[in-house]
Order: sequence, then structure tokens, then C-alpha cells
Amino acid sequence: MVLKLYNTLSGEKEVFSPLNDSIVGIYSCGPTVYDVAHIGNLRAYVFADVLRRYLELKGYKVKQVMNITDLDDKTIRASKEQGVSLREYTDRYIRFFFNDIDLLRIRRADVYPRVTEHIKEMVSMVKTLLDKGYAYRKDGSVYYKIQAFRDYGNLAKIDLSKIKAGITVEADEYEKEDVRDFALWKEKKEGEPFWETEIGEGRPGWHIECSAISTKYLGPTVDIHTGGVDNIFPHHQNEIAQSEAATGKRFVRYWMHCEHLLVNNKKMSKSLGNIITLESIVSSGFRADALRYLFVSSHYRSKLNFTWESIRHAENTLDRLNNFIERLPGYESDALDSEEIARLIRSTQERFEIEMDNDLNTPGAFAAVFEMIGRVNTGLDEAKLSTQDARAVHELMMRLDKVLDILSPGKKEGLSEEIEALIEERERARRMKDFKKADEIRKRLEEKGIVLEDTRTGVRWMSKFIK
RNA sequence: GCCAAGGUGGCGGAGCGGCUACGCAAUCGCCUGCAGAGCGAUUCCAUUCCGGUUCGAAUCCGGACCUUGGCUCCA
Repeated sequence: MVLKLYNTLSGEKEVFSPLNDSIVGIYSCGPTVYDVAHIGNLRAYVFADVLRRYLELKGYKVKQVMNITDLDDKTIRASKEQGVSLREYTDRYIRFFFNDIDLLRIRRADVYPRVTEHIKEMVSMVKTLLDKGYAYRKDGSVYYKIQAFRDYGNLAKIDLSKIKAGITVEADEYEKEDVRDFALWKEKKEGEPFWETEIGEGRPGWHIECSAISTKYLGPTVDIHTGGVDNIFPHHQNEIAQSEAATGKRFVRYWMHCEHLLVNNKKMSKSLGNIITLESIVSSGFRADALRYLFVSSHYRSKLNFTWESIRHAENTLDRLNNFIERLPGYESDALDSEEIARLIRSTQERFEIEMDNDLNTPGAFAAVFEMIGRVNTGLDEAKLSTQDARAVHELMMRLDKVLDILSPGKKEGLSEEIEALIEERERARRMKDFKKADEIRKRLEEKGIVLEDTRTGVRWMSKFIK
């Protein structure tokens, strides 16, 4: 089966084949650590995570790099306002960032290079651009001359002649030859951090960081570059201009962009005051995995409208999924292995892959999973599955969850003897039809955080905190 | 204004020329000592509108209307 991915550059789904058979390079635009991430930022990271996990399921080895922007106007301004060093300030938000992605079960990238630790690489690229005539100096700053790069605008599909100076582009405090040119290097300013380098004293512009870091860790050509749609212009467009001018090679083979997350049908923005963070969701009593489920269950190229109702629904669905996998391991039956179940497992797995191969169509993949769940549940209710069938279904769910990572199977170990004894006692009481006593024990267990469920094949328990 | 994506049932959200997507919610029923979970049924022709192509269109073509976003160092 062939994986097809939508490439922003061509505007089409393309068959994915990596540059190098043994390893796929992914560069993901990471956070600017001037504030906590909002859930729109996080959506883009979950998307990159699912992409990476799916490539791994397909048997690829992946090397993923995510930059951390710890040097820009906003981090500088904010750290100054708080009277702490830039390092101290950004360290704090980097910790928040890792906390968020851990809660969302986003697997760690292989490296998280910080901008402040890669000034040398950026300077070297700026120098190359100067030498090759793609950049010019103006006072102490260096600008990229976009007229010199023939394909400028190809990614964003922007026609430069339509951008009029002074109307759509704000006049900058820096002097440029052409208002559309962008800064590669900014001259040292009073009170701002700066580096002494061979191209002068100052700090790098925003766009050069990704070009330089990507090249350093993944070489001149990377297979996949991910980010949010807002990065398309100008950021990614500028990256292409910088990298391709500097190396003379194609920079990115597949550009993948995650769509916006809307809140009540509006883009999140500080001015609208509708910023939602993971912290606010968790403190409202929702589980972080519900947000992951919400993201994963919608397609990354569709706008996703976040509402509090949608997160509640996501949590309900997640409960259903968890209930399903919970009932499988303890299931036992004398029934013979069913050929029908074996077929169902094969077709579900196949359909999952067909959907995912189609530009990561996660909603379609979920449909396949839910259809299987419905049928297996019926079989379990009627005890038509063999013990082995149930194990096999469980195995499949776990395998698919390596990509989705939304399930929370309850911990099977860790039941104290006291609790086991209580469960046992209640079972005895039930058999004796002493329901008053049984209910009493059930209530006591619930106070201890253990929820019981009586099923056809015996009692089942789960932790209240997981549920 | 220019560019891009999109308009599908109560809500979310697939489908890329023919077959009930799927999920959530609601109602009823089955099961159950109870609860929970699960199962089944139902929620009238769900596909923005108008033309066209076709034996057949949510799906292709043309047009209209609407939404969201980009064109400002926002994922």
C-alpha cells in the first residue's frame, strides 16, 4: 500500500518516497517560548506526532528535529519586562512546553535545538548568502534580496507584484532596499542581546533559524517539513529562499501544514481574548487525552472548531474506547476461534492503513475501528468469540494505538490485597443474593477509587481516576 | 482588493461518480438483583443555491451566495 501525503507546494497528494530508504527526516517548526502554548499550537505538534508515528508503523526510521525559538522580539521584550535574563525566561516556558506535550502523549523529537545555541550556523549561512549575492548589508543589518530568488512566492502562491509597499507591508524601522525584503541579521540594539560575529554585532532574523538548524541536523534537503498554515507565508517561503539560494539544492520535498484550530468559529487571538491552553482544559476537569482524541479524530487539513461541548463529547467517546479494550483481556469463553473475527481483524487493519495512507485520514481510520468495536461487542455479549479471538482484537487495538495513542488501559497490577479481598467478599455476597451487603462493599470500594462492573463473565474493575 | 481552503443530519466529521461512513447527543426497547457497560431500533428524501455533463452527482464542470484564513516576525 502506498502512502500519499498532501504537499502544500504542489497543492496535491503525492506518493511519499523518502530521499533515503533507511531514514526519513522531518523538520517541525517548534514553539516560540515567550508564553505558554495555546491549543492551536499544540494541534500542530500532535499532527506532527501522528505523522511520525505512522511513518514508523509503516516501517520507516524517522529522525525528527524541532527547533525552539528562544530568541526573538517577543522573548526579548517579555524577559526585559520581567527583569530576568533571556535564558531564565525562556527556560521557564520550555519547561511548560515539555509538560504540555507530555500530557498530550506527543513523543519527543530526536533533538530540540535552541536558536541561541546555533548562532554560528546562522551566521555562516548569512555569509554564504552575502557571498552569492542573495543578500546585502544596510547599516549593520543584512537583508535578503527577494528579487534575486526566482521562485519566490511558489509555496504561498503569492504574486509579488501584488504586494504594494506601504499598504500591506508596514514600513519597518530598519531601512531596506525593498520593503518586501526581510532581515537575515539585525544590527545590535541598545539593551538587546547580541553576538559578536564575522558579519558584525547583532542577532539573527527569525527565518534564518529554521534554515540553518534544518541544514545542520538533516542536511540540505529534508523529506518533510511540518508547521501550521500560518507559517506558509512568510516564514516557510523565506526558508525556501534562504536554503535553496545558499545550498543550491531543493530544501524540502514535502511541505505539510496543519490547519487552524478555531474557537467558536474564530481564530484564537489575544485581542479576541479567546486563547485556550491545555492547562485551562485540565483545570476545567477534562483529561488531556480527550484533547488528543479531539485532534486525532479530525483531519489535520480541516479547520477544527473547538467548543467545550466538543471536548466533552470527545471524552465520552474516549470512555467508550477504553471500556472496550478493558473488557477484552479478562474475557473468557469456550467458544471456538471464529473465522469471521479473524477476517474482521484483517479487514480492519487493512482499512486503517488505507485511510491513513490517504494523507493521514484519521477520521476514516476511526470509522474502521468503531465498526469493528460494534461487531466485536455484539460477539462478546453473546459469548461467540473465543478467548483467543478477544486477545487478537486486543492486540490489534494496541497496535493501532501505537499511532493514535489515545487509550488508557487500566492498570491491572497494583490492586492491594485488601481491595482484592473486598471484591471477593462482594462476589460471595452477590452469589448469596445478599445485595444489600454487596452494594455496601461496592460503595466502599468506590470511595477508595475503584469502580466495579458486573459482566457476564465476572466482575471487572477500573480506577475511577483513569476513567 | 488579491490568494487559499471550505460549505454534508440536533452537533462534530468522512466520502473524490452508483453501495446505511463513523462518532456524540436524544427517545424507546433488550440485558441486568441494582448500577454501569453493552446490544438493537428510531430521529421523516443530511449533502448551501441555480444550471450543466451522465443511465446515475454530496462526489465532475460553470455560475451565485456564504464562512474561515493568508497577504502584518500569530501554529
